[in-house]
Amino acid sequence: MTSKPADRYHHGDLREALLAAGEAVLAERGVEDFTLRECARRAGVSHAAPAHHFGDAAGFLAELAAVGFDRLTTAMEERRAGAGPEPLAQLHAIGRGYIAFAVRNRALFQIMFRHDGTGVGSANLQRAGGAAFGVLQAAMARVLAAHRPAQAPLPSLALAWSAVHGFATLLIERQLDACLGQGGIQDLETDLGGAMLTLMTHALAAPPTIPAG
Amino acid sequence: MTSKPADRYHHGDLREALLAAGEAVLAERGVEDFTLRECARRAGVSHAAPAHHFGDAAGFLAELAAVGFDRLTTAMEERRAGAGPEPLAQLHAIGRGYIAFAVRNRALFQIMFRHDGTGVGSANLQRAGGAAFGVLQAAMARVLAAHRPAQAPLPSLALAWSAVHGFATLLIERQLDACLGQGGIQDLETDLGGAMLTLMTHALAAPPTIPAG
DNA sequence: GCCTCATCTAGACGATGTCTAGATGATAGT
DNA sequence: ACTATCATCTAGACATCGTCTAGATGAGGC
Repeated sequence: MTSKPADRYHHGDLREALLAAGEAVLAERGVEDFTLRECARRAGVSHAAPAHHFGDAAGFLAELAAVGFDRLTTAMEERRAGAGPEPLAQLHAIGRGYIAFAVRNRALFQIMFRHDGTGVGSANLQRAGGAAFGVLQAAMARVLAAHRPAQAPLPSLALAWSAVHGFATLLIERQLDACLGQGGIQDLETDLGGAMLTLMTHALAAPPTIPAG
Repeated sequence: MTSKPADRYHHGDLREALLAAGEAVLAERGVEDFTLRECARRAGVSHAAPAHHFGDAAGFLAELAAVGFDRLTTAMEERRAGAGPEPLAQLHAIGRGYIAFAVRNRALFQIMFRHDGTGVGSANLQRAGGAAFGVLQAAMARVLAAHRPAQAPLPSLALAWSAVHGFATLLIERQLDACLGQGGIQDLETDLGGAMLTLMTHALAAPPTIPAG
């Protein structure tokens, strides 16, 4: 897939080629069977070549995660742009984009939200993750400004993000198979995901009083 | 930690000893650095011993996940029992138990919801997972019976489970650090998690109409 | 045209998961 | 009590992995 420019000693654009190979390996083999050496093989370079560009495996995965966050940001923005002016509808659309991205990029989605343990990951990952978060945050700000200007944004943001992220996670980990129709994961456009999102967006526009806690 | 009974050739209860060792390794080293050989080392047996009891690494992790689900079920039931008779309060308490379990058993929680790819995992894992799901399902059934008897259970269940699971996941993956107070992950009893759960439980008792979709 | 240095290769090392053959001993049948 | 069976566990080998080191290559600045 990734073009290997003849057999020159210097690749020319090895970094990008490795990222592309990494994404392919991730999609085909999954996170468990992801391998640095396989990525190098696909890019047509030696097994130690990735180390020079990404340090180690964790650094490589961090850059792949950053690519994933950039894609997620784009996907969410596209859905939002096509959802009309109503803030609640835009938030709903963003949720759909988030879930659809997770389903279509399972392994990539998995590494995106995997905390390193070793610090905070690369600066690029932080930038990309922050940008994706910003889309959600801005959409929520518009919803609250239009429907509940007195509501503190953080709990609403936590609920929306958690619900969407949790649904996406449970979906790709096959935990919702028993709850889904026979269509399975594929027909997300009309099924459980939509109903869940509707219930959630409703919650954010309803009064915050609660019977008991 | 796990008692190694002298140096008898037959361990006597190697299966349980390996599970205990596995849980310890998981807690200390995390999922990434989890190793079959290290578990065998801690149990005082040869590196190939686990294979006879669990088949391969995936089988071992599946049994560990089953242990985790049993613990989660217990934790949720305990919280529910101490939350009084109101269904909504019980659901809220179950959510607290779910999140607290994830925080206190990060690595174990991570493998519990990791889909194998190779089939459905062990029968024991399916049993334990089903039992944990049953706690949530029953609590939701009581909430709907008391507050919204006409509401279809699946969307509400999906929202509640997704929100709780998503919040727990984002929390242990350090994605909510920017949203949390200076107390960080530890003070869950009064902070963002509680506010999010309140908003969620409220949504499940409110009318299901929604302005726009 | 030369020199510097980023880029990439080749090989080695320790560690891991899994396979195989064989050692051990608990247990059941007689 | 004796023995055979078979689950249990050991020891070693093998392919593969991530990472380290030394060295080869050649693009670009002077």
